[in-house]
Amino acid sequence: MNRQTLEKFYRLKLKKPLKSSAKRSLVVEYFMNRDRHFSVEELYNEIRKMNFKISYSTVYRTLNLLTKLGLARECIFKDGMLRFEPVHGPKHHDHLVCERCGKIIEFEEPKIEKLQEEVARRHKFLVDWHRMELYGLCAECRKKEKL
Amino acid sequence: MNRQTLEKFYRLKLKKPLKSSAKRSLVVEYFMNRDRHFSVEELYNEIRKMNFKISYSTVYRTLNLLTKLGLARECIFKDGMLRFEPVHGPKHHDHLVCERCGKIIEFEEPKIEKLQEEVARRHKFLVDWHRMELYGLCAECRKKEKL
DNA sequence: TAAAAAATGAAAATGATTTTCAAAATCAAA
DNA sequence: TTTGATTTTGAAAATCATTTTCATTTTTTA
Repeated sequence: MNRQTLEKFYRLKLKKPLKSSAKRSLVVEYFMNRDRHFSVEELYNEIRKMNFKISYSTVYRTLNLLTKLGLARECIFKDGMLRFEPVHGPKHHDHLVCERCGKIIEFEEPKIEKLQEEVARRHKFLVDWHRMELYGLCAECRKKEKL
Repeated sequence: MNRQTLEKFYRLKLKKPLKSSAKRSLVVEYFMNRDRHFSVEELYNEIRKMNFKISYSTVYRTLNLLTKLGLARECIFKDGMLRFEPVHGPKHHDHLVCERCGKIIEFEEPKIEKLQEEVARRHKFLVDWHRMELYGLCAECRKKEKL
């Protein structure tokens, strides 16, 4: 998604003008290159490392904007810290989180999604989003555990 | 669980002495009467409403203590705020969260748990805890929506 | 009962996120 | 284009839930 597309999209969705901005484009560009969840700090550091001057305010602001537009999604794990992930179409994935090394593995399990829908129906609940996280030890940390 | 049991348990588990304390017992007592997740503020207010003088520090400290002992469990929903729930044996439940009215409904679905175990096995992952939350509109809010 | 250790509350510290505000950048339109 | 209006920006301040500090009080132990 390029700058013009984003601006058009924004105008349509939020019915407010949006001025073109190099800084925001920078954040959007780096955001688009991500395919997994990331912390704000991670994105901020990545942009900084490339020698672009930018502030946390702008990174937060842009990510919140992308979330309002439905292009990003917040995901808060057990540590309570805000993370974002790009929304690629309707396919949803869940997470395995290693409590020792912090590694996060994504997975999909359509059979679980089916059962979730069933639970929702049972409660007459209309689900628009869900999350599922399994916390424990990853394969590597289990190996180390045994030594 | 009474005061002595808690203290014995604590000594065994954390190998440190624990002095008896009326304030802590108060928090433990009110905690034990809960059977669902609650925010720290809720518990604090409940105790205050009964005309007991207590500080947030003590409430937080006691809940953290109970968590270390495995009697309470933290659960952080999408709003990022810390909540606790009592751990009643090994049975785990998941949540339906209404994004309009904030209501939280608990449910259990053993078939989902089975599938989760399968996913974990596939990734050679050892799960010790999980959470699953479905966000959307509850039955009542859907009705209102339609009016 | 005295000395040692732990618990308490108030206030300060923390740390992630948001807001404020003055200056800079962008846009619209004359 | 220049003007004037509006938006964006970054730095610093504000926020807000949670944790820590520390002086005081309470409990325990000897």
